[in-house]
Amino acid sequence: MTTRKRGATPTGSTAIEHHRGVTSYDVALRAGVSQSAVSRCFKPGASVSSAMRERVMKAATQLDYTPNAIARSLITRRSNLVAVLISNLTNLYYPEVLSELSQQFVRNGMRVLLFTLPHEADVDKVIAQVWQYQVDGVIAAARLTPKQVAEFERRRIPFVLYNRTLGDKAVNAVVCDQIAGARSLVTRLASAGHKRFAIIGGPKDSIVGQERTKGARERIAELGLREPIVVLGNYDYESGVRGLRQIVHQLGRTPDAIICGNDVMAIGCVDAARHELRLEVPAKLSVAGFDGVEPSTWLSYNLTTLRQPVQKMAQAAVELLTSIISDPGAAPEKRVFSAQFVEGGTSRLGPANE
Amino acid sequence: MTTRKRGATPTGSTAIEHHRGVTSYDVALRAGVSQSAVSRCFKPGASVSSAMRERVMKAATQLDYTPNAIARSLITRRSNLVAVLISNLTNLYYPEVLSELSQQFVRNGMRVLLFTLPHEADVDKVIAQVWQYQVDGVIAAARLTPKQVAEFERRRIPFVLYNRTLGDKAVNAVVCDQIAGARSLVTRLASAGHKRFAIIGGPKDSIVGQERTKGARERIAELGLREPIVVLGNYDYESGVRGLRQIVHQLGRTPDAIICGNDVMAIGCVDAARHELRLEVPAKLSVAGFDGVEPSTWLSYNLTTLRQPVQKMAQAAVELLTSIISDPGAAPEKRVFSAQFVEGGTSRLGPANE
DNA sequence: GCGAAATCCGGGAGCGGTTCCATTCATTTA
DNA sequence: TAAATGAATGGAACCGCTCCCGGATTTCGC
Repeated sequence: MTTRKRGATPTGSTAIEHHRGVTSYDVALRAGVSQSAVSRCFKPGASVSSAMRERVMKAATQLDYTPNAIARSLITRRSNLVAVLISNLTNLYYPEVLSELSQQFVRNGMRVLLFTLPHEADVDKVIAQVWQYQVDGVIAAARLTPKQVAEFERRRIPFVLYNRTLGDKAVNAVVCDQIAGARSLVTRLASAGHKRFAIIGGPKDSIVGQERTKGARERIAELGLREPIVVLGNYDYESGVRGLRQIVHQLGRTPDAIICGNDVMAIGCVDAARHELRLEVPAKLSVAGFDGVEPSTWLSYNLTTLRQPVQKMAQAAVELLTSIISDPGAAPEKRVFSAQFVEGGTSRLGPANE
Repeated sequence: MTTRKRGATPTGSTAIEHHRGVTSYDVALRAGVSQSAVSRCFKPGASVSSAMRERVMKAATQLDYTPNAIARSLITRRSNLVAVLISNLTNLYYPEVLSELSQQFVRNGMRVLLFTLPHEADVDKVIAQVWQYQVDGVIAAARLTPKQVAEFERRRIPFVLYNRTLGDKAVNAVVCDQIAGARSLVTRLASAGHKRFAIIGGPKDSIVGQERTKGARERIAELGLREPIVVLGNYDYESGVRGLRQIVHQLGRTPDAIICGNDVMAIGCVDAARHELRLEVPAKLSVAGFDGVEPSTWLSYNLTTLRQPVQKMAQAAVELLTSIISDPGAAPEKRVFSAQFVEGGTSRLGPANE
């Protein structure tokens, strides 16, 4: 449009102002001081007279000034942003983790940039975004390939793996001892007389799932029991339901105990047993899970499970990450937690001492 | 340190380099072009010769260059960041929402800055962070005071309310018609012969909860049924359990049907009925919830509920927000969805037609 | 009372990009 | 063939802030 037609009377409300945000310069102008003085006033511990601070703060509140974190981080090279990578939030366990992480980070003055990595989407492309936003650190609670993790190192971005490791490579990680947990579970079940075990494991690319299965198998073998049937699931309810069907089908009968790769599958398994197969749990079949998510405590289930200390682990992850950020030279550290055994009502158990 | 002591042989590996990220200037140097040319090459649709683009891209990949999104957003005044405010992720409904939102935003080239607002923490302080990071828009799926929402407007930050409104004030919002849902629920239950209703409502400051309760009460009154007992819960399992106890205690008997403010409370209510009171559900007591979260479909519950179209709503919220961002002058829009009735096994129901 | 130290403040150079503008050079048209 | 057109490129001014540095002012010791 080149010419204005009659009637186009420009009024304040008509004109779309670009609404430039108020800057430190505006505040300086109003307070009659230099821009750098304004900047100093917003920096804790700077050398500013109380008179100056007062004037500036007054002008700032009058103008509704808020420092621009983007501009700040450009020059300080600290964005106070951390990326949290999570595979899928529908896992029920991860929202708990995310919630804890988020709160802890906020408490430490950091902001969470959330990256969900859905079903094998183009992870690399998503991860590329992480660099672009100059995050100070990364918490990886998602399934990543070793190559992807190596990329963090190459870029020298502080990162902490949550619930996963890289073989025996030394990296910063917060984990829960899944193997020990799985072993103790088998021990308790075996001492109650269970002989035939079956396992509904996690998906192939889940490290946690592998370890849980591995620990259980090891202990079962040690005890001289028959090698368990193992079927794989996808950590969801349906996998538990289908897992039980498969096991019964393959075995031609029901096993004594089923160890599930997580609680949700265990819940599916219990439900399938009770409602599909009319099998009493735990009278005819014992079921146990992992994680200790909230629904596992519901009265209908009261699941036997190994509860992960989510809060402690999240806290450790945040602590670890912030310490690496402030001291990038430190040697990698792995913090190992142990799961807490929860004696639920879905399994007959032997005594606690091995 | 002014003088170098002997032995301080500076080698590449000894000196801790600040690891300045590689900048567009470095790329320009290597490619033998100007810095602005590099910038142009990374801007889609810019006027660049193919030879230039090739040279620059080669240098860029060699140096592992990634554009700095922080610097970019400083000058473009577009951060491509959206803030998502969520009250608590333990609600089970919200992780689903967040998951959808996150994926949708990523698909639209935006990044999610997550803000969890725990139990009445210092919300204002957290919200202040939203400005600082120059987010392009906000999705508010948290309990906010009208004053806090007004702050968004004053700052001219595009925002969309998720599942909440501001009375009759015109704001951008995506909601689900809770009142209609609650009414239809009562209708169906009443036509199956239920006379005495009770309600376990959401917390006082939950708008969704208020509407659900309101719709139910209205319809109950219209049908000339006795005014229902209403107790309030906190959207968690325990609230459902306690709610049932309270109702039975106050009423001196069990009601015919209990309408719960969300699924998790309904699940708690069902469990309490079955396991504490040994009451058959639905034979002796009908229970219904809201939301249609995943556990409501589990065989042990198979809950009667009003499922919210989370995916559609999230998609609408993202669409709405992006459209406001690109056209801030547009009139506020409210997109209303209706809940889908799920005939579960926790209630005896009448015919579908009113 | 005078010099030194301490304190406080303003000026200005960036941080790493985007984008306007002017310039250059190849191409088209009268 | 000269002028006009257009594409491609480099220069430079920013975006809003931090922080170093030097100057001005005050405080303090002796």
